[in-house]
Amino acid sequence: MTVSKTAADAARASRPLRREPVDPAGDDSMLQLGELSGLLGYSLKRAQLKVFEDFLRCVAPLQLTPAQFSVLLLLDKNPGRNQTEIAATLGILRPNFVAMLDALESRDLCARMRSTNDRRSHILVLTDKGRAVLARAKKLVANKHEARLIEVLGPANHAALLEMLAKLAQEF
Amino acid sequence: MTVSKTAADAARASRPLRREPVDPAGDDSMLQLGELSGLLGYSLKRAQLKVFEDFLRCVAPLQLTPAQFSVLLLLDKNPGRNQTEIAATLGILRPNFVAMLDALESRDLCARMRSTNDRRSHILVLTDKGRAVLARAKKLVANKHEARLIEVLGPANHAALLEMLAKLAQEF
DNA sequence: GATAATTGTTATGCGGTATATCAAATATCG
DNA sequence: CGATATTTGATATACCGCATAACAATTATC
Repeated sequence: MTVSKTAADAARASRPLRREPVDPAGDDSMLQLGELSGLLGYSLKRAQLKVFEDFLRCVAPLQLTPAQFSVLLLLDKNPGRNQTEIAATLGILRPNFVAMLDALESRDLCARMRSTNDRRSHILVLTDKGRAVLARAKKLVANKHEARLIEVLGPANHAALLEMLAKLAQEF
Repeated sequence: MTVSKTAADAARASRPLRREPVDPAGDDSMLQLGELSGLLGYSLKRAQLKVFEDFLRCVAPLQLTPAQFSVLLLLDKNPGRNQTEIAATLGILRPNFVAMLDALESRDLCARMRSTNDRRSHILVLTDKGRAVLARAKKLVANKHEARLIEVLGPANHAALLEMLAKLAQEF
């Protein structure tokens, strides 16, 4: 037998030959996830759904979705911007942002003002009510939602998780 | 003045008074994300979209979505199961699983077989073609998709990320 | 054996996302 | 200047993911 090393051989050799985690196979009515539990995208999506669900619960008294909350946050931090700029920053397409703003404006949380410089664009502003709702939402999010996340993960892990997700969202 | 300590006082005191990260404020055309970058759900969703996008690109030659890939994986690991069981494990509602199976079956990747025990249920099986496609998909996912993730994050971080996401997906 | 529960299915609606298109306003360039 | 191109907000539309109600066939329960 020769000593030829194929790519597969090399890969196998370089791997620390870890034992398969054989998912705990509890109940026989519980299916085996197999390599699904190692798929980052799979866990990512499931975690995202859970986190959004908790967000909605925590901020339910104010009737704000995560997307709406992010719009209010952005308007507060970036006064004087128009629809195109806000939408683009959030990864929302302009056509889809129209109905979103309609909903917020109909609740008197923000307003569109025609720009004097460029009469095509609408300058977006938070109303007083919008600022008040945002302030209350921030407290609910911090004290109920994020607090629970930090509790479950631990502060250090929470920070590390945030950093990794930001890296993925950027340079991937 | 008394020495009463409110909950807010305690929280403020226990916090290591960290400096605000003042997002790098580069270009003046770039908007300030503000506390948005600290919102886990926000980064979670953006990262998830990027990861799914990369998955689709890597496995494009086989024309498989993440959801379809997860179904094939589950069928392979759990032979003899019916639609209800597979769908429930993946968090897919039975009505929505029907069209998904139709698509896979029309491509001859899997098949429904009437159970002899319970003639209501359909036992799901991978076809030979389904097994072949799954095998190729696994390689693409491991060598292109997950490999890139591990490269960007580093192996240790990748493992830590996976663990934290799994924890969130479970006990949250 | 009558009633209830389960399985797969269809129909349907809602929200998120994507593209094409339009009128008004502005920018560009000959 | 004036013709053309671009930008902005908006509408219409379509597709996908996700959710509920309802149904026929089959099986379970009592």
